[in-house]
Amino acid sequence: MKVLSDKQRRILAFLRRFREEKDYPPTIRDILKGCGISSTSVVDYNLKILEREGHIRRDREVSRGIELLDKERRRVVRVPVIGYIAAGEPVPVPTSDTWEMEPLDMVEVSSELTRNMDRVFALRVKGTSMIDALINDGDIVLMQQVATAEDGEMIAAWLKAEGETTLKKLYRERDRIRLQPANAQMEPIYAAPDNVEVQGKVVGVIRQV
DNA sequence: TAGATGTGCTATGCGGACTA
DNA sequence: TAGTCCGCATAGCACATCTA
Repeated sequence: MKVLSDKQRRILAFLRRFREEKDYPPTIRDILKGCGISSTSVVDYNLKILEREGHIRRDREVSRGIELLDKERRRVVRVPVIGYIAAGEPVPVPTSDTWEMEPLDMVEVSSELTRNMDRVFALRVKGTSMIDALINDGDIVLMQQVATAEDGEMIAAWLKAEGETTLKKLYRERDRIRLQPANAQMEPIYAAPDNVEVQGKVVGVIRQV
C-alpha cells in the first residue's frame, strides 16, 4: 500500500470530519473548498488514488457517492429497546433481576456510541418536550441505568407521587428539583427531591429521519 | 417550462522530478 | 538530454435539480 501524500491525508481527514458533522458525504466541490484545493480535477485525481489504495469507495452514479472504508471496522452492539418514555406513562426500567427481560425490540449501534458502558438500554420517545435538544417524537434514546445524575444531564426521572416518568434535564435548586424540558413552549416541572428518582441518563440518541 | 445552478467528470497541457 | 511520470490547472461538457 502506498504512503499517502499530505493532500490525500487532508482529504481523508476532511471526509471523516464532514461525515461526523453532517452525517452525509461531501461533494467534490465541498472537498475542494474544505481542503483549499483549486481544481476539481485535483480532488478527483486524489480520490482515485484513495479509492485505489482502499481508503474509500465511490459510487459514480450518484452525487456524494463517497464512502469511507475505515480500516478499524466499528464494533456493533445490540441494545434492548425496553419501552417508551413520555409524561404520564411509567417506564419499565430493568433491575438487576430483570435485566434479561424480553425487550420490545433491539437496536444495533456503534460501540463508540455506548462507549463500552454496561447497563445501557433504549427507550422510544413519545412527545416533543425535548425537541430543542434535537430529540423528537419517535426518536430512540440510549440510556445508562444510574441512580444519580449531575445538574444539566438529561435523565429519565420517575415522579413517585404522580406515578409518571419523564425525559428532562435535571437541575437541583435550593429545596426542590427542576425538571427542565428542552422546548420553549413547555414549562419546567418542579418536584420535591424525595419525589424524584433518577432511572437513567441519556448517553446517546438515534434520530428518526 | 426555461434558465440558473450544482455536480461530476474529461481532455488537454504545463512544470518539476526522475531516469536511462 | 529526451522521455516518462506525477501532480496540478483550466476549460468545458453532460446531466440533475432548483427556481421564478
